[in-house]
Amino acid sequence: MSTKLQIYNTLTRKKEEFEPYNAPHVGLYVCGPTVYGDPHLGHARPAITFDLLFRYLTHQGYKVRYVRNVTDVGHLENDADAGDDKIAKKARLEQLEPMEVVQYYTLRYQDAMKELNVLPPSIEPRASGHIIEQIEMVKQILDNGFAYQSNGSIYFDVEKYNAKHNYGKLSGRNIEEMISNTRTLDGQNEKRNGVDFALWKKASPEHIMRWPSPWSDGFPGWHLECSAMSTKYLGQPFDIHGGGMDLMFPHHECEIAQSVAAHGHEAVRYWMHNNMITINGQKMGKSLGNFITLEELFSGSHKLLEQVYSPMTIRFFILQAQYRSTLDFSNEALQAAEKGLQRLMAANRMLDRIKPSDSSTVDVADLPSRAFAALSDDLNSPIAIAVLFDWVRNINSLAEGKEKITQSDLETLTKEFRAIVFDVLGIVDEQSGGSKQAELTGKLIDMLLTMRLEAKARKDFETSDRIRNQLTEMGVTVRDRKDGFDWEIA
RNA sequence: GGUACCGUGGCCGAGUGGCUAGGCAGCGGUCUGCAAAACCGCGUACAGCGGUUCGAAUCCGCUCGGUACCUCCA
Repeated sequence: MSTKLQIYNTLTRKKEEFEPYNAPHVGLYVCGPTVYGDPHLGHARPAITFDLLFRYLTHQGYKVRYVRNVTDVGHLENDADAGDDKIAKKARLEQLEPMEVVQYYTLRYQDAMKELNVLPPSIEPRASGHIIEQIEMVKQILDNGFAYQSNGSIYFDVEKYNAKHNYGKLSGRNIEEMISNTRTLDGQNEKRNGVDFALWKKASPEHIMRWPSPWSDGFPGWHLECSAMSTKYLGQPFDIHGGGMDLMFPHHECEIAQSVAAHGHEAVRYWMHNNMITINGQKMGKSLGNFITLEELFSGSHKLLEQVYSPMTIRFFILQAQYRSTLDFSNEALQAAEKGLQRLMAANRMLDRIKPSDSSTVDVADLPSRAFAALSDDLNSPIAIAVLFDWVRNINSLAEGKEKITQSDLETLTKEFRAIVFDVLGIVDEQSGGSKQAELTGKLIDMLLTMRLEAKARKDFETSDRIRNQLTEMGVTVRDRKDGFDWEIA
């Protein structure tokens, strides 16, 4: 499967063939969470999108270094706050150390990602652990004349930068217009211009998250961490920078400007942006009352949710849309995804029941060739899944003997099907636990159902129904089959 | 207001000039002691109007509707 990967590059607004800068190595940087609250639905989309990319590239034989940061300092709430950052604010509110809050939510995030079967990145650096690197970068930008000091804080001089370079090229913004629009409004704060952004902020006296720097005790501006850490771990330039579309402006725009101002050239070769998630057609937001955390989803505890949705249902649902499309969450859509996933998993188990023949009536090469062709086209996972469902039908026909397959083709099919479903799409069969307990439970259920089968054989339907009914009460769905039985823990 | 993007069958969601995905729901059938499940089969839809073309969901224009970003956001 050596179809070349095509990536939609936000910078050029078109699909481009992906050529690593230093093959077979690939550098991938993705904006991670700001750890000041519980992980929510919005965090799941980029995590899963770029997990798919990571898995796909790895599967294709690339050596990928995947860096996904944790933002644990310096997220300015807004200009009015001038010096308060989100994390410090929350910390005072709850009477906790900032790092305690950060630790708590970082673990919450990582746990949720694990549930979604998102692989841990190669490096998960924290902004707070890279203050020195960020200070160094501020110095470089100052030395190159693209920043100025104001009352202990350092700001990036967007107007000056834009005179030589193009600020706004990523998001398609006309910065001259923005400058003329904002200039009149300003004058009340330290910035020369409203569009300037902070590289270093002086901490106000009550501000508890602070580090010494040549300019003041303070903290780095938000955009700086990604520039500093991507450079540190991936070098310059590096291949792919990903994140949510909402980060395109100003965050990623600022990253580009910082790189050029500090190093004289851009750092990123391909920019990828996943689209947003909507809920019942509306953007998810705290003020709209439709803000759903991942835990609420997994436990079904949010008032908009009719039932529990398992992590794999969420993952599968997200993969059923292409990452650049908006994706609308609704009970109906999630339930459809849940059913579809169950069918896919059932087919996977069915693979083990297929009896080989001496010839094949199906072309097993079709599955990987079409599925990987889809994925190589800017990660078109919905098409890849459609191909899988074509093969679900084939697998069922094979299991019923309507189609035939040789032993060697069957092995290929099983291997390819599972590679795509489990390794690349990152699906997990939630039925097949894995723990000793789950294994034992499975064996016990098998035993009971075997006894039921024996009861049925001697037409002792009272016993057979009793076993089935009691299992049903315990939440085990029993299905009779021609060749025995099948069950599922609901 | 500026800048992008989108509008596909009951729902979700691919498809970017002819070959008309896929899932869920629905309908029909098979299987079955009963039940459930499962499995098989079935759907010519592309906001509206106009244009280009032999031919458009796909290109162009207009109209209507929606979303996102422009402030922290994934």
